Amino acid sequence: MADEKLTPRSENYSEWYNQVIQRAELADYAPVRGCMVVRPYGWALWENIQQSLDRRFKETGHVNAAFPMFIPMSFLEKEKEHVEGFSPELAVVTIGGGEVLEEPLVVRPTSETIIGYMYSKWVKSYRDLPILINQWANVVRWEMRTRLFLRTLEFYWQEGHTAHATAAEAEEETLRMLGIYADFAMQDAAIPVIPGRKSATEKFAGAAASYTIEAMMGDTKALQSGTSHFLGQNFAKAFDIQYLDQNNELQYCWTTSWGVSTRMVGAIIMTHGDDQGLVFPPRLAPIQAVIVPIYRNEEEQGKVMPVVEKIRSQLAAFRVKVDDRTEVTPGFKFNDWEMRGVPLRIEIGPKDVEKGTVALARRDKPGREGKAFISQENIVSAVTGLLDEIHISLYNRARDFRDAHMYDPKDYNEFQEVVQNGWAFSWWCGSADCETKIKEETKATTRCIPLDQPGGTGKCIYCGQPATEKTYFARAY
RNA sequence: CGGGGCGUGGCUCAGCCCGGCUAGAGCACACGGUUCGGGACCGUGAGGUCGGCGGUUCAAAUCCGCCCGCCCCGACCA
Repeated sequence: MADEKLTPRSENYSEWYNQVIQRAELADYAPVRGCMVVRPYGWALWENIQQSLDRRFKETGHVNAAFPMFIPMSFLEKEKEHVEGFSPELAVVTIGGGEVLEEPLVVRPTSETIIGYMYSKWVKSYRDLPILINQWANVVRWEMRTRLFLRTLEFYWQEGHTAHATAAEAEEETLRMLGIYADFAMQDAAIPVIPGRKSATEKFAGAAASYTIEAMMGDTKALQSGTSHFLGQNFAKAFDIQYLDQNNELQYCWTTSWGVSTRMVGAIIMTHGDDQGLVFPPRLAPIQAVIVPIYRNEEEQGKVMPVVEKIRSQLAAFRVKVDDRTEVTPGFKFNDWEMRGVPLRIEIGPKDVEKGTVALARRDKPGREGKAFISQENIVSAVTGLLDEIHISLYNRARDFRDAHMYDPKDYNEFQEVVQNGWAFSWWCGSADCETKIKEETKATTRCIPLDQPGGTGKCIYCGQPATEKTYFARAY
């Protein structure tokens, strides 16, 4: 049950974030530091995210499987960069069944190694390729500083792992999945994202190249919302994933991996939320429309409820909830469901019964502006149309916000200023040195080198050396 | 791991500096009644080893020591 006002976003963004998650019952803190309990309402959102992504994976030929959570420590050590990147944040099991284990088991931080091991057993011939497997799983990374959904010790995600005969095929797969993530973000989550390549320092430990979709949150900070990695032959060589080609010659595979996590829930909260609470994108919202019946006595209740039932059954194609609680007032329910981000509210009271109407209120527009009375006969088309409209308006609002905080600073002085409350899109020479200094001096990191380049050349925003690509810089989560 | 804050009914906190009878408030919860188209109200009630351990004292939520935990801000990260 919600109590009174949230901390406004403008006053304290992270406080707002924590409060809205707990009050809307998306998640709660677990008894273990850095761990969260995903509550039913939060999990329902995640399930819708899962379905949207899973459908796209299946459409592109992928199949699901499940690999073990425990990975022999020695597996991690087979890929040098990989183990260096992950060792600081590993959880390791050293005792099992009361006995000290001969070899410690790592709780998977990601599954490239164990899947690589299995692929080496499964792949013999070019005829076995490609392998296109995804798994929905939990993983553990022992983070210092945690935030609900954004960074927890344990999180849920999907990780796709594919093996291919050629580099070109694997690169194509990497970009195909990046495209699927971008499509999902825009079409279902109503989040505008920028697809691009990660810099060498930001890329996945063990990858040849990493790609990302980057989104701007409501406080202008960037959130990496999905990643897709071209792993080259790094893991194929470490795990001996080889096949015989048409010429009977032994070749190493080319592999990829790609993932989206429960962090996406954080992205949705921070992209669309407002001072009233959550605003869920209609295509992912666990409840797309809530019906609030309004009556003062049993007589009115007797007239209102049949209409509520009628409307509910007409809207069977949507995720609809009837809030029939008697212990709280309609006014309370309005605020409660707004806080929980439900895109549409349908009010049905005695006056509506009389006139054959319902009141329809949209979450993305506050107060009277978003409220309209429509005929009961038109309810299905009205809801269908409004949900689409809300999706579009949420997307546009987020895109406009992002564009309003996007800068192309003329020099480094201006750069330092704009990244305090926005992103900079600047030429960068590509040297890790400039990247590090910029980070030290401004806290802004390279977010991605967008696939979509303006063309031409320029001078590095930091050192002035010739640069061939423009890069997004921002403070990030 | 550094800096800051905090542990008192389910939640938010007061009380602690300056020890003293039975530990308080608001919200939430239960019951009854009046309410109900933008966060209702009245009444009654239930609920607490004051984070843990040890010490000082006639007496500790309060003073002292140690430990544990959480949140926030930084260095690392889906």
